[in-house]
Amino acid sequence: MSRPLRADAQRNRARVLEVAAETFAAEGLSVPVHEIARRAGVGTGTVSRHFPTKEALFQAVLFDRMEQLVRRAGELAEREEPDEAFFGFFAALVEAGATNKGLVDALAGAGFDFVAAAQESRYDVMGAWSALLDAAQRSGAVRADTDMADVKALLTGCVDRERAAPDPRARERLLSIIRTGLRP
Amino acid sequence: MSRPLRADAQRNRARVLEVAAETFAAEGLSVPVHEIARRAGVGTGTVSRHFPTKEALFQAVLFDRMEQLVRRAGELAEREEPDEAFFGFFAALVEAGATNKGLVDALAGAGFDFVAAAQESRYDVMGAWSALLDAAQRSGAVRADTDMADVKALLTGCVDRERAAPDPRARERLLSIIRTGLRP
DNA sequence: AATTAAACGGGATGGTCGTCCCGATTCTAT
DNA sequence: ATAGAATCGGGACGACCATCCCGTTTAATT
Repeated sequence: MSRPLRADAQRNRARVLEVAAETFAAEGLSVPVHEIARRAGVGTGTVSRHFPTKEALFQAVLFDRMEQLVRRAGELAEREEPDEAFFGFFAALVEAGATNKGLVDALAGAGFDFVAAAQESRYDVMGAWSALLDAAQRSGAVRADTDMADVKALLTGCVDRERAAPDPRARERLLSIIRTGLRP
Repeated sequence: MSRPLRADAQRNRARVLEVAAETFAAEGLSVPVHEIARRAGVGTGTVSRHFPTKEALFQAVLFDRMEQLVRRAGELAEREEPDEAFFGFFAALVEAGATNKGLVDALAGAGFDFVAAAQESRYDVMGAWSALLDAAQRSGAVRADTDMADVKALLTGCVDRERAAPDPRARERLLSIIRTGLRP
């Protein structure tokens, strides 16, 4: 065990994390680390001390968001009917993807291999969603011959659509197309 | 008008173009120009003389493929029923995307702005497809309240799916989901 | 065969970015 | 208040890559 961080170090770490989250969400993984340091008002050394590599920084940001999503999936699973839970989470993921370019980049594999890192169940978004899909299929709300790969493909499309030109009505329409297509 | 290229220059140009097509298709836009030169067995100077920038090289490769696709759309339009023509072209685009990472990168906007360059009708893949969509909607095969953005989103998903793990049966299944969803 | 202009190769150049390092600074415990 | 250690800032370094340049080679023409 290491001693606690010094007060200023804690402040800086938190600030870097916050700025990194905003920046990755807005501009994706391609933003330079120097730029994040600049926006956070710290030197690049400070960033790289707290987060030895860019991947580590991104992972710290990403896992936070993924944890929230897994929690959301759990809530939906116990509060809603299987049909509502599954498609509700679908919509939540579209939302998350639309407002978080870093997440999309990671999903698209443009950068780091975040999938391997997400073994722990508390970060396993796709695992949680898979459970919702299972329940929806057992309840007869979704055709039985689909799998997560299909569903992920449809999600990818929606996210791209939403990023290109956010439009609530278009989103609803696309979701309704997908709901219809996935029904038995 | 300039005089014709010297014989060796013509050979080299053709060879570079061929190697670039293969390489971009297999590995996407991120492959270095030096690497393409190396594989073609020429110096980097030779590549950059024929194609002043990487974008120019990629565009030369890409437009070739796009022209083929537009021709294909035309054939489908006159030979098939509107329903078959539209979904047949959908399948052709999935196929093209699955075997051509460069095309996908370009569509995803990861690189150059190829859309602006594709004003000429002979390269306007989306325009040609849009005509097929129109016809399919008029014939009642596709619900009337969708547009190219929806359809493009669904395509994006299929292409990603196919690139991740090519599987003819999965492709069929996903296409059938989408067909069902798009019906009125 | 000799001439000359076109084309070639690949090293040089300039720019970007991630990571590391070190002298200067600031916090904390006494 | 002061020593000592933790932390900071931002420049240095190295890797990578697109583009340009120039001495050398080769094709076309007579």
